[in-house]
Amino acid sequence: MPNSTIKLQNMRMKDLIEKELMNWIMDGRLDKGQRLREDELAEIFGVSRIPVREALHVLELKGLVEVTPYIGATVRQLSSSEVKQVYLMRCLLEPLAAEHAAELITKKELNNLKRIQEELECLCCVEHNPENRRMVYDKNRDFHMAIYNASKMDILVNLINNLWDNIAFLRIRSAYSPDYPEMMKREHRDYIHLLSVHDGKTLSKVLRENLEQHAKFFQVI
Amino acid sequence: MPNSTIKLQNMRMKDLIEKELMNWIMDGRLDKGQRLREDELAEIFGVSRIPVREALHVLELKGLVEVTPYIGATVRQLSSSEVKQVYLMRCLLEPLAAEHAAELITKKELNNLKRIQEELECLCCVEHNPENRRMVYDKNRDFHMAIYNASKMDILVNLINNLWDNIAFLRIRSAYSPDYPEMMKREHRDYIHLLSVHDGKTLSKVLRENLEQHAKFFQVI
DNA sequence: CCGGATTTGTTCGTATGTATG
DNA sequence: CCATACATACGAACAAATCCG
Repeated sequence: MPNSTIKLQNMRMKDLIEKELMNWIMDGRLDKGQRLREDELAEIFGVSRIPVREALHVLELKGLVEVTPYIGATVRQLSSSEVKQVYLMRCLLEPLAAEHAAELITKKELNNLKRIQEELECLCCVEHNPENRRMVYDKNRDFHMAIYNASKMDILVNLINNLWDNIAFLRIRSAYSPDYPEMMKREHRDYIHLLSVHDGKTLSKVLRENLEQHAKFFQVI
Repeated sequence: MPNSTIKLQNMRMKDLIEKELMNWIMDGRLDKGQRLREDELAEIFGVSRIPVREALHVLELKGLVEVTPYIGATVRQLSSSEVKQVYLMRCLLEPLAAEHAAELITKKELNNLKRIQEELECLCCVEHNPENRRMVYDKNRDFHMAIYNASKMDILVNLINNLWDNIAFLRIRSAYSPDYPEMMKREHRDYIHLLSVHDGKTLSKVLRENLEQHAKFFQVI
């Protein structure tokens, strides 16, 4: 009898359900305002209501679900004003993490970053279709988080992750411009270069400028 | 039969327990590393484990409690490196909120702010003792949040609130320098003036400088 | 390496609050 | 305004995982 391929140690139903619901929200299977009933989800996942309930409450605190006591839970997606706020925060926080990362990044972390970038470029070579769009999103996110994690500022990185979660639905669904992959590739190679020469000041400046550009793009949608 | 003095509408046990535990952590009744067992707390509060459990999970996401699956929950207090991170984030985020607040603040909100400041100065008149230290903290926090709320940037304000929660234990317990009340009074009057003339740029600059000062103070402790 | 004690994770049943007729 | 329907909030018991001897 073979063992399970996936190590479920310390993985509670609650966590699995949370991740699954997040996927559903991100890829559009659940739309804004969609009602999330505990019973219904419990039946779908084949568990009782409690782990569903806990997952919903976690997602509420993360800003992806709105829970009203005794009424119920609905999918929450940020309004355009709220998305703007998230971008303003990202423009301040991500350059901060990147600046520290440039000081502290190790050879090993830099190599890991280069490996992620190679994988990302592979994904971008093939045509952009809905199937690999999610993979590009995930890999791009890995790339950015690999930079921020090098700052060793765990609290800050955790917060940045939350901000990304909040706008994930937007970034995965919105149409990429045709030159998006090329632009991303150029930006990322800049980041890698600036990190390798430990130029935190320039990195933080470039990153902020790029983020401001991206923010503008999402504002017109 | 008289009605309850406190309106408990939409106030779940979970929320009450969460607030109470936060108070315990803030005023030092619970120390770092203190074990928080669900059934023990359930007995203390006279409820079942479920609301206690949910409160603990909320506090985990807010950064005040550490929960390890199948092991348990302990009180978490930020290390000095983590406190530093929080101050770096506050130095970026609070000036941002304040700048927008200066543009958008209404006469009514400004009057409310002045009223809070009067109450705060009253509290500061009497000698600083442990009993009113907490009240001074709360009122000062009300003052700052009244400013940030005027920005109407709810996501940002919520995040700032979380940051304050994370370092509350430090600010309430640490010794005030004798001239702290006078310094705070001066700073606050500056803020009120700059808000009333809608000078967001200067406000954000002054606020950041003050925050950097405060950060230095807590770093030596 | 294994078994008991302990604590959390989950299930199911009941109570309570909300909204609609 | 009250009754009913519905979904969540809570309580008690069982199952699973961890730790220690």
